[in-house]
This record gives sequence, structure tokens and C-alpha cells, in this order.
Amino acid sequence: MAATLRLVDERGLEHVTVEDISEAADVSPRTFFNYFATKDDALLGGPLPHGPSMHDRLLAVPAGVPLVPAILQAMSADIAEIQGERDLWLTRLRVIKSNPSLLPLLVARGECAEEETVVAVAARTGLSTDDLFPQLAATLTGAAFRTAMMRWATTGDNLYDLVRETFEVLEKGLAPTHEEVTR
Amino acid sequence: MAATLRLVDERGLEHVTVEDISEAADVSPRTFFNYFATKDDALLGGPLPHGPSMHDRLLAVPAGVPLVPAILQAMSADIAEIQGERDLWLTRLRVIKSNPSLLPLLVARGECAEEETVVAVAARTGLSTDDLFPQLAATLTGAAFRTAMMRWATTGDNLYDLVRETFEVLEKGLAPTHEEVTR
DNA sequence: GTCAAAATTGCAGCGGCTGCAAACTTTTAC
DNA sequence: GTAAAAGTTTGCAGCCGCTGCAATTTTGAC
Repeated sequence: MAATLRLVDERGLEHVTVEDISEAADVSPRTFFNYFATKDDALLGGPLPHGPSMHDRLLAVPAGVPLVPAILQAMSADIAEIQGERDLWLTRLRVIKSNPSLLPLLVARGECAEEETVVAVAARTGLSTDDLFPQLAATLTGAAFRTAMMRWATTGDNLYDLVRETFEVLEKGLAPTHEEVTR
Repeated sequence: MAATLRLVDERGLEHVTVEDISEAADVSPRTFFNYFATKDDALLGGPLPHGPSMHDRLLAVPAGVPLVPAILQAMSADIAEIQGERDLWLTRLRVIKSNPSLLPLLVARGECAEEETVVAVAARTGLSTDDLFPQLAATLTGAAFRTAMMRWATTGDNLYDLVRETFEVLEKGLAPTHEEVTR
């Protein structure tokens, strides 16, 4: 993973072959594919954070807390983890920005989390997973989170604060002028 | 494109080769790649709707209209076009649902529209394209639109109404219980 | 040291994708 | 009608991503 990130960061995705990577990592190309299904996977596809599932974490938030802050709280562990691997993630996001074909991959990575979010939101609100609202809540929080991350990559602000800002917009509604957001 | 959609719908993405497609379409495989950069592109990568850009359309909406309804109005032409090619899109969405690896592609397709939306929202609100709000507005409306589309693919409801519902949530805020939405 | 389980590797091969140059088709000018 | 120009399709050779399989090497328990 480290070798892949470094090489792609230096030369660009197209100018790095799996052979280059495996040579840099001192393994055979075949071994590379024993660990990563795709060349791209070596950039983002590290093992997903384990810990308790989104579902459990969201239901663990006291019932009185409104939905959006509850989701934020449920995500805080992931946010902390990302901030803990700051340099790794900043490189990843830089690589993604300079190789736009990778962005969908970032989305895909968030997707499994989103599916869990659908179930969790449905459980918390008493709706069915087939209802529009849980699905919408999952995709919107996912999108807001991703936006916050991309912004974090360029501004370097505190990630948690950025996510909180985006979630506030989600909660309050997408209104044209938010003084506290525009800065 | 038609041949690709049909074959992939029948057999699944993995069990259709470019050779199969080009044979079905009565062209050489090489010709296939003269028109589509990728096998996947033949599923979603038709030429993007032309017409006036999102930017122009959004600025054409009277200044008094709040942001979210304005974006909805600016998108209505695209929505109508998608509904006009209902069968094509339903097949596409069915194919995407049964081949999840394609979903990122749908996102990518919407992405260029989102970039335009960033610029347009910035212009309309007087903010910079580097500010958080326009970026957030673009990704959130994009996500809401995609959710509406996926739902449209299964329920068959009117697409415009579905988008309107999701946009209402966006505008009013992501609150736990919306009677009119949960149904 | 022995042996079984696990990790690594080579190899052969498919399929996606590209550059190039040849063949073919259509358009245009006269 | 003809011939040059312009555009389209095609074959070919070849790189690279990726996979199944079987052989080899490494690891670790005893």
C-alpha cells in the first residue's frame, strides 16, 4: 500500500504498473494480487475499520438526540481514526484529486457504510429500509462527509469540525447564506 | 449502446466481452473502442445532454426563488429528458443495481454536472467556488437526485415528484419523521 | 529436525485497451 | 464521371490488469 501510494503520488496512476509496485515492495506481481483485487484497491482498499458496526453505534446514541447529531456521534470514531492517520489520508486524497478516475472508488468505499446507515436509520426512526427517508439520510450524510473530507484535504482544518459544519447544513436545511459556513 | 445494454442485462457484466458486443452490433472490436473508451462507457456514457449549461439555467431562474427550488427548476429539463427515455434508463438502472461495480460510474457521470453546479451556486449566492457552501450544495443535490433516480427505478413513481420530495428534505432539513416522505 | 499449514511465486492465458497503418467509404471539387 | 480529400472502419501487434492452478518456499508448533 505504501509503495503504491508513493509511486502513484510521484508519477500518476497511469504511469505506474503493478510490476513497478511489486518490485518496489519486493514481492512478485502475483503476490500483489493476492492482497489487492485491483491496482486501485492498493490505494484505498485497506481493511475497513472494524469495531462495532454503524448500526450498533447509532442505536447506542441516546434516543433523545436528534438524527443528524446522532449520526455524527456514531461516525466520530471513524473521523478520529482518519485524523489519526492524517498523513496517509492526505496523500490518498491528494492522489484522488489528481486522478479523478479514483473518486468513484472513494464513493464505493463509503457505500458499504451507507448501506449500514440505511438499516441503522430505519431502526432508529421506526421506518422500513425500503422507505425513502433512510436511504436519503444515508446518501446525504455520506455525501456531506465526503465533501468535508475533500475540504479537509485542502484546508487542513479540523476534520471533525468540518463534518459538523456540513452536518449542520444537512440538519438546518440547505439555505443560501450561512455566515458560519461560508468562511 | 443498445447491444451492450441488452447483452449485459441478459448475462451480467462479467459474462459479456467486447467481442460479444461488437459482434452483436456488427462492427469490429476495434471500432467499439473508437466510440467508447471503456466497456462500461457503452452502458452509461452516451453523450451528455447538451442544451444550455447548468450554470446558465440556474442563473436564468428569477432571483427571488430560494436556492433549492431554483436548482430543481434548473434540473427539470434533464429530468424530463430522462423520463422521456424511460425504458432506456430503467434498463440502465436495473443493470447498475445488479452490477454494483457500475454505480460509481453513475456517480462519475453526475460529477461533471456537479462541478457546473458548484460554479452556478457560487455565482447565484455571491460566494467563491472555493467556499464550502457551493461545494456542499452541489454534492448534496447530486446525491439527492441519485437517490430519487434509484427509487424511481424500483417504484416507477413520477421522477420529478420524487426529486421534489428529496429536495424538500434537503431544503427543510434532514429531520427524523416526515409523514409525506416516509410513504 | 519434522511436518503441516500458510504465504509466495511462476506460468499460462483471457480480456480490456491503445497506437499505428492499411483498407475502405463518403464527400467534395472540378 | 472522376479523382483527390476527408472521414470511417478494420486488422494487427502488443502492453497491462487480472485469474486459476500447481509448484515452491517460508513459517511455526511440536
